[in-house]
Amino acid sequence: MSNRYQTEATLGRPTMRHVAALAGVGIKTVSRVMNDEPGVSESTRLRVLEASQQLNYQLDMAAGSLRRTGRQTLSIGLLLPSVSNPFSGEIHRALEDSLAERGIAVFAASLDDDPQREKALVAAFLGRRVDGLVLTPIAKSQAYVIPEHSRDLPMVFIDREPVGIDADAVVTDNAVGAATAASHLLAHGHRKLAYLGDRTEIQTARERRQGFIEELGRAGLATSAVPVREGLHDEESARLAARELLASDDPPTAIFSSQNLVTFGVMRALKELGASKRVALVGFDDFTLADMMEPGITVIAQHPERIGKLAAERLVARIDGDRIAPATYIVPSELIVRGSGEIPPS
Amino acid sequence: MSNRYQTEATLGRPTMRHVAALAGVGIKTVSRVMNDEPGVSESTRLRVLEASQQLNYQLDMAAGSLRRTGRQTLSIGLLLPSVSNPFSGEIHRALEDSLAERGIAVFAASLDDDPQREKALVAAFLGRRVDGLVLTPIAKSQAYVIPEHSRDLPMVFIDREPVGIDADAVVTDNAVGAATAASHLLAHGHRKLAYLGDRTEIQTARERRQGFIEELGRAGLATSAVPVREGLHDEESARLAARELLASDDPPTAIFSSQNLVTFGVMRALKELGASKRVALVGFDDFTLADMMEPGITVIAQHPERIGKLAAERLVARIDGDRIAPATYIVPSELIVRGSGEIPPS
DNA sequence: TTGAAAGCGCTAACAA
DNA sequence: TTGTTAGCGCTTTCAA
Repeated sequence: MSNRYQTEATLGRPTMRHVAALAGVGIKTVSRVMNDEPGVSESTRLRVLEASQQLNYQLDMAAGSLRRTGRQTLSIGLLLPSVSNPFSGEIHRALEDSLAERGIAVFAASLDDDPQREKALVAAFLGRRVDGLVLTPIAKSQAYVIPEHSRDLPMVFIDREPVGIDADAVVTDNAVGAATAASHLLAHGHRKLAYLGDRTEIQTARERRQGFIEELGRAGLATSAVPVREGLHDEESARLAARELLASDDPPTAIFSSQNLVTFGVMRALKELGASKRVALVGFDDFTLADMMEPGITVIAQHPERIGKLAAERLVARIDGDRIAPATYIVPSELIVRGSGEIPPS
Repeated sequence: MSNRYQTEATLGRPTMRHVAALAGVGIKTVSRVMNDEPGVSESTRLRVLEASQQLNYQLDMAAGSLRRTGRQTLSIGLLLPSVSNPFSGEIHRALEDSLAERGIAVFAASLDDDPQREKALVAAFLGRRVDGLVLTPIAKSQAYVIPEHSRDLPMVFIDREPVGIDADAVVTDNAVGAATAASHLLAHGHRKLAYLGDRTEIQTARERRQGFIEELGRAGLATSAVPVREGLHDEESARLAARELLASDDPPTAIFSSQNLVTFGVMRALKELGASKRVALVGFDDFTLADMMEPGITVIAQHPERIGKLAAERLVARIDGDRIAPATYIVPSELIVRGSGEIPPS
């Protein structure tokens, strides 16, 4: 009876059988205790607990979820542009905070603008049987996850809406935010405005450009005459584009930049030309030390922490069986006035 | 014979048995194909592959690792101060890049300076049977992981050395970096220097203070007379401490700040007092836009990407069975000259 | 309140 | 080259 289970000390990780043997109970009783299930007398419970502590026993979640109804692994996959990107970091953090309450752990991975990687990483997550997916889509289409989505794998897209699949999404009001930037600059008297933006393959970049340009049109400006410089994906290309623009015959008196790195490039160009206090600038995306610049940089701030929190809420709702129709949730951006956007036209 | 396995379409996820049934082969043959094992004829392999694609089959890694020798899950746990902290983000990214080559996925979680959380998160990782752990220690002692470490769970500590356990660590040369800051300021003629630092419970903060002060002592300064303000954990407390220091009877002509947020607070105080170009400043940790400040901020830069890469290398070596004695690996910091640290004493 | 037996999806060991 | 059987550590089911 007592040597049903291996009793001697093991080098490997102890299992429930080891604990059961040490406590002198059946394996199912150990399972009940470890999972806080009812139906165990207090004295038995204590004996099991003591044995498990003595052996430093740790429940194997993976083995458990293999048999458990629902088969949840209490882990999700998160796909970000890059875990080293501060915007992504904020989203990640907000998600983590919301999911930690449920004991859900997060696999995080970086896409690096590589559509191939997107599919490979999703496959890697699926192979690990995640309970849900939070994805920043980058590939042309997300139709490849339709099979999983149909099998009810919870899925929330963030930052950009997915293409080719009808699923939940949480995004910033890019066009509205960009239009706010435009009307802010217009209100300060500018009539010669320029747009500097990221690559046009990026949906959010297109939305921001469109929102900006359309607002100028609504104000009666000839939108075809608005200088638009796109395809800027790093600081240096933005710096060069801004310099070129500012050196032209009819330079803009105000610039709107669609993204952090572009904003940095423009700031650098303005500084080099000694024009920081003469040319107005509004950037999309807030950043650390924006208020410490000279002048402070006026921005359209996104709220990554709200995006992350909302995405977590939607995901958890789906995990809990919510079957309402997929929807896109919009997180408003916010104009933060700091000086650079309030410079009048020269 | 043909109805050994369930053949009809299933709503749930398909298993190897479904693929085997569809391809008309045994389950082990499917296993061989999915794992790229030899001993399968090309024609069989193709049939299996086709069946698996048709069913959208995905290997269940967790189930596999339950039985597989070595029982690896191809996932590791990463504990960071916060995933939203840019320094942590860089480390995370470097780790991810190194581990992705091996198909290892990363569970990331944030500590938030909470020693309780450290233990809980490690337990959560262990319950998910990670193949290794990369940890930023924050609790007073890491002796609680000794059982796992003894069972050969690979483990690398980063940023700070662990206490109460002899394990691999990858850290910055904090004292040397701080001493470099001191000698740099001394070389520029300063004799009245001040130290503003983080909470003394943090090992790295203590090392930086010690390195800085000792270097001043080596140069013949009365170290007991050097103003030291510690316990600064955010921008605001640092700003106030700096203001107070600069308003004293005998204000310092140079300041060394031990950490990013402290540096920001000092920068703010200097700006408020119009002293940015009069008082020298060297900060520990590099940050975005440091070169865009007026003057640019001279820093002792850490190399998070190197820390992450080295940690990944050590972890993978341990996973592959490396048994050499645990050691601490030091990543040198680097002085980056930008202007604020080269201001002469007034 | 307790536990024995079956089986989750897979791989190891071995047989054909 | 292929397949069968056992069993990884756990939860479910059901009986005691």
